[in-house]
Amino acid sequence: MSDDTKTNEPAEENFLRKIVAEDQRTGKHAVPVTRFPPEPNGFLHIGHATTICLNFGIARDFGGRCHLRFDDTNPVKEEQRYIDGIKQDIRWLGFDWGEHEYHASDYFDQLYDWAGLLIKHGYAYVDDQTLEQMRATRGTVTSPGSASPFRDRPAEESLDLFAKMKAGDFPDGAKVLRAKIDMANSNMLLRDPVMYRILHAEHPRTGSDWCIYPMYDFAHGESDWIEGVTHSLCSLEFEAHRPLYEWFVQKIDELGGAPEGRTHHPRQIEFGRFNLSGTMMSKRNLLALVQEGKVAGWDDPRMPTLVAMRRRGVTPASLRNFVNIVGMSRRHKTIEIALFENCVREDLNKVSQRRAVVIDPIKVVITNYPDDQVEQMTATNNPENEADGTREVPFSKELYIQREDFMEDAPRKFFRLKLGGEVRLRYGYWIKCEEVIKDDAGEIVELRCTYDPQTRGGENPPPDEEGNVRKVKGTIHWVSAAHALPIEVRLYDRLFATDNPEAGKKKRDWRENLNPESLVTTTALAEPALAEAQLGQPLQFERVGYFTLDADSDKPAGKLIFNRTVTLKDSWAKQQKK
RNA sequence: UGGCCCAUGGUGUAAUUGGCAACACAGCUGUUUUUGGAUCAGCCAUUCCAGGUUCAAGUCCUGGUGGGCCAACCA
Repeated sequence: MSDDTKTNEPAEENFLRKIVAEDQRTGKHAVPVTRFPPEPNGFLHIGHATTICLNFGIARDFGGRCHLRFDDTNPVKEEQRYIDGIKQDIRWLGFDWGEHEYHASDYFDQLYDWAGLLIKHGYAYVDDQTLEQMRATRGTVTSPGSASPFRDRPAEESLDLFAKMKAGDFPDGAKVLRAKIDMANSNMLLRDPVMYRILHAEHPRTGSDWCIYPMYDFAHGESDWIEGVTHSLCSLEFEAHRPLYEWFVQKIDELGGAPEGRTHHPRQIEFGRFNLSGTMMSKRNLLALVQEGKVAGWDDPRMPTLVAMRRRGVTPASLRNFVNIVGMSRRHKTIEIALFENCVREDLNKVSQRRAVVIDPIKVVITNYPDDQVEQMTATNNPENEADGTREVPFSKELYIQREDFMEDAPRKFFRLKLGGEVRLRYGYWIKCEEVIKDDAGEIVELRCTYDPQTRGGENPPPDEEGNVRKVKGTIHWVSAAHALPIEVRLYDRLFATDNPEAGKKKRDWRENLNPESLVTTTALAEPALAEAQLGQPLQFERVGYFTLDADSDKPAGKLIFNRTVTLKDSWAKQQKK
C-alpha cells in the first residue's frame, strides 16, 4: 500500500509559495499561517484537494501552521454531517490541523462588538429597506447607486436598532446592517455592502443563541485576523472582494480594535481554480445530482467528491501528486481527465497487487490435461515490488478466459487466442485452440484446446532438434472453472459524455450530457485469492484495470463487489479504433 | 456601456526577472516485455495580434483582439 500519511512529496514551486518564501526571507512573516476555510454545506471535491494541499503544504514546508476553519455564517445551508465529512476527507488526504480547528461562529461575539464599533464611528448603519429596494438603489456596473434614506441615521439610533436585531425584535429580512462606504464605487461590492442579516435559524454550533448572522465579507477577513493568518489564499472569484476585506480590517484597526498582538494584516491572494474535463465541480450542481438521484449519493464513485474517490479506489498519494502537477496560476483552467487518470495509474501501478479476474467468460477445455488433476501455479503479486511476494493459483482441465481474448477469424495483428493458434496462459501453460464449439445460435460456448506440458508456469518450451525456439506473441489471463469465485464488478466511466457539461448555451442543460454508460454492473469470475481482498486495498485485475473492494460487499455471505478505479492503458483498443 | 483580472504547443505549468522557450500529460514512431500494462528512446511551439524600446523581448511600453469576474439579506 502507498504510505498515505506521507505528505512530504516535493511540492512544485508556484507564485503563491514564492510570495510566502519572500515574506519569510524578509522576516515579514517568519512563521506563515494559512487556513483552509470550507463552508460546511456539502462534501469536499477534487478542487478542494488543491486548496488543502496548497495551504497545508505551505505550512508544512515553511515551518508554519494551517488552520481548519469552518466558515459557518449561514445556518440555513450548513449541517453537522458535512463538518464531520470534511474533517474525515482532510485526514484521508494526509493532512492534520492539530489543535487548530476553528469556526467563524467562534467569533460571533467579537464580530458583533466590532460591528458596534463601526456603527459608533459612522462606518455602518441599520437599513430598513427591503431587499428589492436595496437592489433597485444599488445602481448597475455602469451607473452609480443612490443612498438609502436610512444612510444618515444617527449612530445612536443604529446602535439601538442593531441591539434589537440581535435581541430578536424583528422578523427575517426586516432590517440589515450595512457598511457605509461608497454608493458610487465602480466596484459594486463597495456600495454599502450588507454586514449582518436577520436569520431566525438553528445553527449547528450556536443553536438559537443568535438570530443575526454576519455575511462572508464581514466575517472572513476578521476571522483571518483574529487567528493571525498571514496568507489568506482563495480562488479568483473573490478578487473583487479584496478591497472590502482590506477595508474592514483597516477601519477596525484605525478604530483601535485590532486583536491582541497583531502587527500585520492578513493578506488575501487569489489563484485560479480548475475544472476537470468531463465532470462538473459546482457544489450546486453536485447537490442536484444527488437530490435528483442521478447518482447514488455524495459517495457514488462517479462523483468528483473526495468521499467518492476514496470509495472508487483513488489513493491520497495520487491526488496529492495530481494537484502538485496541475500547479497554481491566476487563470481559469480545464485539466484533461487523462492527466488525473495518469496520476492514479502511476501510484496504483506501484502499490497494487495483481489478481486474475475474467469478465465475460468463455470456457476452455484442455483435452490432453488429466481429468482430475489440479496444479498450484505460482503467480507474482506485483512485478513492480518484489517484496509483495507470490501466491498460488490453481490450474485444471477446465478454465475460463475472456471472450474478447479469442477470435475465430483473427486479423494478423491479433496476438491472443485464435483457432489453430497458440497463446500463453499467464503463469499457466501454453495452449493451442483446436476446436470451437457453438450453440444453435452460433454463439461460441466452448473452446477445445491442447496444452504443452513443457511450458509449465508459462515458460518457453525447450528448443527443438534444430535449436529453434517456438515463440508466442500473446499472453492472456484465466481462472480455473472449478475454483472460480463469482464476484460483482462495477465498471465506472466518466459521468458526462461531453468535456464541459456545464458549457454552451444556457438552455443546454448538463442533464442532457450525462453519460448513460457511466456505470455498468456485471458479474465476473475471479481467482480464489480475491476472497481475501480488504476494504481500501488497491488491486489490479491483470489486463483489465485497477479495482478495489466496495463497502457494499458482504464477505461472510460471500458477496464480493469491486469498483473499477480506472482502466489500464489499452493500446490494442486504441489501435483497433484506427 | 464601467471597474478589475488573465493570455506560452491539444492540455496544464515553467523560463536565472531582458539572454539558446523547459517539464509533465495527451498524440505519433520505435525498443523491450510472461499484463497489447509497465519500462526505455525519439518526434511534436515563430510565446493572441500590430507597432515600439533594446545588441537582445515570452518577459518592458503603446494600441488592439479574445476570455473571465463583479449589481444574494450565499460562500
